[in-house]
Amino acid sequence: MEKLTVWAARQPDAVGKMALVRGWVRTRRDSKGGFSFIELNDGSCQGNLQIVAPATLANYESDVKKLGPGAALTITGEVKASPAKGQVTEVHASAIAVLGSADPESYPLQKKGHSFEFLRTIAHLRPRTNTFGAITRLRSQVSLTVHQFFHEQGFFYIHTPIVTASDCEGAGELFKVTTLPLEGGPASTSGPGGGPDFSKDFFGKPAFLTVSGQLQAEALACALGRVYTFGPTFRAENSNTPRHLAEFWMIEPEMAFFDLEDNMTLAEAFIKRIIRDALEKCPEEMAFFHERVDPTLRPRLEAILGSDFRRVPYTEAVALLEKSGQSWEFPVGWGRDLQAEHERWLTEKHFGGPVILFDYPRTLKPFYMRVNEDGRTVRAMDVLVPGVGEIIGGSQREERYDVLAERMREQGLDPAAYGWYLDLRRYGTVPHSGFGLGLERVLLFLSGMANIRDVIAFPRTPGHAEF
RNA sequence: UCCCCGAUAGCUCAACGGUAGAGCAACCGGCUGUUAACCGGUUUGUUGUAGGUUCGAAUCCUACUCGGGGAGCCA
Repeated sequence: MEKLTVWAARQPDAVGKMALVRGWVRTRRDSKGGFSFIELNDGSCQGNLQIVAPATLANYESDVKKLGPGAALTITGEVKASPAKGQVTEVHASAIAVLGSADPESYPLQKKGHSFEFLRTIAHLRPRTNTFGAITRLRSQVSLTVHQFFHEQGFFYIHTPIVTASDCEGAGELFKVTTLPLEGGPASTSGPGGGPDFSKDFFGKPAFLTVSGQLQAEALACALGRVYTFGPTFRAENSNTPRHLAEFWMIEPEMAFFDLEDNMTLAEAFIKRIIRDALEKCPEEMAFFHERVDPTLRPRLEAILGSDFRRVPYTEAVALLEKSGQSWEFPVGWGRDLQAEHERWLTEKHFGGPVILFDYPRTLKPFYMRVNEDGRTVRAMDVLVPGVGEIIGGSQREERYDVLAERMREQGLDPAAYGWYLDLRRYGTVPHSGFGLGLERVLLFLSGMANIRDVIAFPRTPGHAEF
């Protein structure tokens, strides 16, 4: 007797084995020919295992005939080649035990499809659906690829803090972290101006959930060469869109001795590797997304694999937009930020493929991006892909102490508050670069799913921290 | 946060000023190596909440709540 996953029992070489399989019922079809068919899924793969349950089972009438979606079973039987189309193997059950029943009157998941909006209200049960099983397995594969890709390139996986006291990057609103009482306690009003007295707080100063591990990653890159973070990130921005989460997972590589061109080359190789691995390692999941979610998915991904990412300076992109003849909702002009409509036009209409825009006006970008020789632009880059828009943002970092301090002042920041960060430029400074990408954005792009709340198991968005 | 759209049976929707219906699910039965099985029958509602207009409101008006799309911010 061998314990087999559904995946293992579906393989042709499982035929002939006596097996023990466990899983949850997807559907049951009865045949008066003297048996029932049960579709069993245990999450190990996209497909179900067909169980043939003969009426001679002792509990056929009492248990098997009552099985509905969601019931958990243990089945012993022989794996045989299936005589019918639809599956290679099937298990002829000699015994079926119900581990946990699921009352069909109240179990919310049915055989038919459900809207994603409805499934979000039962996020604890939606992992049992085809779509969320596929997303979850794909998410796992992408995570594995991230680690493999960077390790093959000599990177070290580092862990930057979740709690940070540096309110520094202007990367959106931060969540406060405090042990001070919300009201009533003396420490909540005894600070300067009648506000909280943070000297009495846990960290002795205001603290927040991180919005990026970049600054700390720079410190480690300036010692270990190539590093990357991959962890949760928090934004308290009141963004209600299908592309934003309050808690998401971000991947941030940071490389010493990389200039912006090296950075672009790495970003392009990284994106392509993620696509290639998804297609090779998750073929059933990707086929499912192509068939059920987005019929343009496969050609779009394959086109990206086969293309060279166009590298276009911001200044040139603005000129293209200005003479495009399009009517824009938002104005186009040098010094203005590119809007989503502009980015989409560039990557989808004009170039028809991935585009890396770079050298943006210094006024549009944060203090840490390296100022170009022209003095007007900085070494920033955004990778745009069809269907999604911006998927990666990165830059070469400003390694010159004086320029960096000046840029801080220019943006209203006090260099004294960034002593440790400036130290990286004071002692042994080197050119370095990095970028960031959100895991959930990557999953949207890979799966063709439309809403970011459907590519993470338990999404956190404004007003929502259920489950 | 702003602009649109929506909320009716467990799910997806119809009824568009005259008193709520279909498909699916569920339940009962039939049939079949079936595979989103099929065929017949049965059950299911404070029409999101609170007000208002009206002889009469699911339907019109107001507010709120929730959901979706777009925008901003961004990853």
